[in-house]
Amino acid sequence: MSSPLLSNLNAEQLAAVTLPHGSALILAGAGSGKTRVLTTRIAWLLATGQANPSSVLAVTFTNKAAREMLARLSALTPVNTRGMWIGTFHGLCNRLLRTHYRDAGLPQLFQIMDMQDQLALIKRVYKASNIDADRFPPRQLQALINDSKEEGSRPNQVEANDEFTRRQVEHFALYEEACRREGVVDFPELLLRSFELLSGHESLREHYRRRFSHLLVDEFQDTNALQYRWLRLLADPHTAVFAVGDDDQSIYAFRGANIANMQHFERDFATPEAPVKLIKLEQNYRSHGHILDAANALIRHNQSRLGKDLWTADAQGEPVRAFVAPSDTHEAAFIVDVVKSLIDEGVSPAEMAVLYRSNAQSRVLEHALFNAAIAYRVYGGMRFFERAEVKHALAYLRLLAAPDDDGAFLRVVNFPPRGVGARTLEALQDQARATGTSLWQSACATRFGGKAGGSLAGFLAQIEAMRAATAGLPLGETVEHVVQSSGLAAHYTAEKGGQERIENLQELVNAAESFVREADLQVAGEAEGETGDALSAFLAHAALEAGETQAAEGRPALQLMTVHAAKGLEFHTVFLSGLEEGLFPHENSLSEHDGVEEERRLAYVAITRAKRRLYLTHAQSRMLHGQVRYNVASRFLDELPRALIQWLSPQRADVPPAREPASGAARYDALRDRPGWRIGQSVKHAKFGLGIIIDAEGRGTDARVQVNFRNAGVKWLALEYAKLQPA
DNA sequence: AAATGTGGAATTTTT
DNA sequence: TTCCACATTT
Repeated sequence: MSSPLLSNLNAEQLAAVTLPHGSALILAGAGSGKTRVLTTRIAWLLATGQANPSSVLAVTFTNKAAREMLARLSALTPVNTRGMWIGTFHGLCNRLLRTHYRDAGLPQLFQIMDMQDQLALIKRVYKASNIDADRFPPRQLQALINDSKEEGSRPNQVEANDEFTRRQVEHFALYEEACRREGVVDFPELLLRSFELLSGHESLREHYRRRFSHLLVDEFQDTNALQYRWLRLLADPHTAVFAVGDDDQSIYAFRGANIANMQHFERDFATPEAPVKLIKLEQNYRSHGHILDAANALIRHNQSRLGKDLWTADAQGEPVRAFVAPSDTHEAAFIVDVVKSLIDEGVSPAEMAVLYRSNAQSRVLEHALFNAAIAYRVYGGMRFFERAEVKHALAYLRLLAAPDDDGAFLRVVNFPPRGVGARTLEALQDQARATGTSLWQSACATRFGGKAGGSLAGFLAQIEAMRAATAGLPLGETVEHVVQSSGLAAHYTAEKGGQERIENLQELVNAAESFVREADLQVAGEAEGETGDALSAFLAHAALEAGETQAAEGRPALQLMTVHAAKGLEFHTVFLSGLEEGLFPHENSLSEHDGVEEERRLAYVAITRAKRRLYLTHAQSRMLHGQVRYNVASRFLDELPRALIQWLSPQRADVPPAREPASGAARYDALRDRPGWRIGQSVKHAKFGLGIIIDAEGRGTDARVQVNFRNAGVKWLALEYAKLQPA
């Protein structure tokens, strides 16, 4: 078939797109046209009449990926994408639960809690049950709850082999009861509840199994145990499951992603008639050859992988550059210099990214960039819908939609301050606990005396007035009205520095308006219509899509982000900074199961972001937690073929540390009469291997040095006896 | 109810 | 060091 749909696909892509009915695992390397294959596959299924829009379900992890898929699909096919189930796991589950809320055992207007809301609820549960938060850290329970649910377990299914865990599981059960009472669900609950909905209702399950003849899964390597079971439940032997993923880019094990799902896929989704097809996409359309060579060489050091080598028909390109800096500030200065000269060469700063392993590393870089007057943008941090003022406004809206939401009630009952104090709330909470009702219902049912009681009554009246005033209003006007009548606008106007918050509240009104306007284009599960209630849909949207971290800069800006945040992106030039043992691979990963392999995949992701130029940098000393740390070069640098790397500095630069450690005088003193030895120096030991001197004491023949060995840890050695070699 | 102080922790993060 | 949560103060 020579339809324009299929033109310009390479042989493997074409094979994947046109696979006959049956399940398939597409091993799609970085930059191999994964999204193109996924969207073209859907378009091809529709064009050839093998599927109609309503029989396709495509699932992604992020809203961004879902939007991109929708956009590209609309460009490929004239079919209206509105009827299609394309969205995130959470978005699709939300859609399912809104449609079948009765069978799912949920109130019609159940609210979705984000992680903040969830933590707040846990703390409230603790307070109500007199649980000591010092002995049982709320965050720990939160982790247990989410991990358990993502494994598919309810409290009665969690294995508890010690007293502490048994108590935690009791707390988990209390939390579940609170969720039920308040009509709220957390993120993993969306998945677990819809899993239970389908597994517990055969007719529903059969309905959806018959309906979705094609399941397509993006970033399959990121699926967790429950998502995998969810897919298996939705698939019957006639369902074609098209899973696209890359085991080498699995970097989310810490949040439950399970690469083993890729290994099990062939076994679990094969049918007697059709074994699972496996197709590898290895041709890369992003990077020049040297960059791919480096990526391939690095990832080959991993044991557990399905195996794959990227190649390009494009040029070998520039060599990969590496640089050793004496300190983190020198490293930043180097990056600034290169960025400047590349800008002079005409590369847009927006096409360059500085990547790092952990957010803390951005500070030094930002400082250097700021002083050099280079525009930059840092990814990460507070998202739009997570801002306090936005959450306050949303809490008022939630009370309009679902007054039993105690979390929303408590957030705004006295914000802006209206004289409802702690005493009143204590009494109200006791009352609610005693009667087993929500705070809202309790407050309505009770007459509280005195001034405080009057304030509370005022609040109730205010909410009722809002509800009456906004009934029938378009969503945007509802939000506008709530922002004004809640007193939030006035409160922030009066507050010094509240201007930004006012702007964010205005932005919330805009967001509501565009949400309604673009309802047609909304990702499945968020659109109005199925729930029949725009406000409720908007609240779900706010919870499921936290929004951008930061408004885009006006002028093109250098991109700063963690390697995790860079996944899926590409840049003309990439600086991968902080390539040091302890940082990257991170020291914590050394003790984790398969931790270093995951770190290596992370480095692989970083390298494969670069299209044309790649700089790998390492600082010999770095300020961390208020202390100077000396680190040896990352093992990942050594795992790259030397011939591929162009060193821009003497590889083992014998440069004195740029910054004296605070209490360093004595330590330098210790080595004063031992020329050739100094703190921060790279050394080699016959047995312990490579390391770096981080401390010293004693004089002359008594001199001892403390060495941080790459593989053997930190040791004190006598200079006189340990046969240390400068390295 | 805001302002100030203290102690502890400090990979990675989407929904 | 720096940030945060939480407690105490004013």
